[in-house]
Amino acid sequence: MATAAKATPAANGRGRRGVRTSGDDRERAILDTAEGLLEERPLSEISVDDLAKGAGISRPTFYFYFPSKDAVVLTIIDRLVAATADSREEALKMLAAGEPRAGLRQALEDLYGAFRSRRAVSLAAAELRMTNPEARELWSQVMEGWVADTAAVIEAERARGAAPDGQPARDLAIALVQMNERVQYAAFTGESPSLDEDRVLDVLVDIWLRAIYGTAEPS
Amino acid sequence: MATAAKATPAANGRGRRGVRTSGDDRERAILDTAEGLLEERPLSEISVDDLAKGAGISRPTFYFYFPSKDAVVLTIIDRLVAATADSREEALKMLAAGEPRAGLRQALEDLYGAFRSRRAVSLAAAELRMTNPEARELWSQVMEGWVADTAAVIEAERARGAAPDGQPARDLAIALVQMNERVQYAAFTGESPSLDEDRVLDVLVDIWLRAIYGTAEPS
DNA sequence: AACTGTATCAACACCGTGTCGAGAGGGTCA
DNA sequence: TGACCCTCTCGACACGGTGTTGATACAGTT
Repeated sequence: MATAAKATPAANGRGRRGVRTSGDDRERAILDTAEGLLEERPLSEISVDDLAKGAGISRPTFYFYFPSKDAVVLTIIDRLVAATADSREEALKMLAAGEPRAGLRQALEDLYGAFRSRRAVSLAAAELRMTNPEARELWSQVMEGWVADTAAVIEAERARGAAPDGQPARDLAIALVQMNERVQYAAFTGESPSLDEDRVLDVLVDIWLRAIYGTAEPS
Repeated sequence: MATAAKATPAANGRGRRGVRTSGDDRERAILDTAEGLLEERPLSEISVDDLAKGAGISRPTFYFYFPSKDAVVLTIIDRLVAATADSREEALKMLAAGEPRAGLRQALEDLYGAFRSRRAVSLAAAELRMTNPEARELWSQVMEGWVADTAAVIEAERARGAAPDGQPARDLAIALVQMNERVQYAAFTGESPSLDEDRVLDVLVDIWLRAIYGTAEPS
């Protein structure tokens, strides 16, 4: 479920440059501090100084490890994204074989769960996307992944005659995936109106089934 | 289409306090400057000084007219919201009588058009929502309005036997309205993946119809 | 012992926000 | 006329955040 995020130890270009010495703990401390603080307040209310203090270093020293606050959060998001990529592939494979309703529910549940379990980070990603092009790009890739997979499933179901024709598969996929993003985001923040966290999946699954198969009880 | 936004001249609490003197032009100049700048860059890259300069005043003088940059944008959003509220009521009334597909399309089109025609302001609203509770609250009210109206329509269609039962009408309405918000936002920014601006309505209408009636061609 | 790279931080320059206090100019009323 | 008040204006300031610079300490080499 979370077996990625160790292929390239820390040479992802976001953190410090090469070499592998003690001060790795600092890097981790900064990352951990950031995740911790995000649990209690939005990214915009967290300063570089907060992160430095939390990691037990001074503000200038923070800049030795990361070029900015955004870079820290991007690193954290990277990991979440890597973890969800696993879920996605696995889940949609399961869908492809028989049982549309159960398969789809499982697929959406895995994704929902992945983000819900790191809710603070998910919300930070949404916040950062507003002001940071790199975050926008990263999120784009995530969305593109789901859309492509979803469109492929829709086309497969149409090809085997299980789903009727209609709007282009990719267009449908875009709207459905974006719906999920927004509905889940709203449920996480608890804004109003929003769906109860334990109603989210029921509602989304029904809409997906109807949008793809034309009925909530496909064969 | 845009006949509201003149009921309470300027006593909306956001701008300057009471009285009606010459310096109204300044207030308008600030508002106009803000709208203009929002056409070319995001809210986060516009400073109070930019607004002041644009309106031909100094930064401290700006604060005579508005308590903050956010307040300016909130005033602008207020007006957009008032304008769309008109559209919404009118459009959904039309839907209630016969012709689901045509009615729904008209309703969604009016809303889509209202925001598309003020795209810069719509995007600024989304941005401000991330950091400003007042903006969040205002947007909540907008969403709540659509959700309530949509849920009412769904219930009416179910009552007259035109739509099958399924998920609670309000839950369905929430998901659909939030889908629209997200899909439209993506189309406005042109992020990827996103729907082509002239494909948005086709796709959304189909999903709404299938979600509500279980078919893309209701009676 | 001199050298090199890692790690640290005080002090600084810079920018954006919001406030304070000192006016300038117009209207009004004694 | 002049005293008064209200609207409107802005220079100068205090503050808080960001990112950089330069000095320094410390740990291995060699």
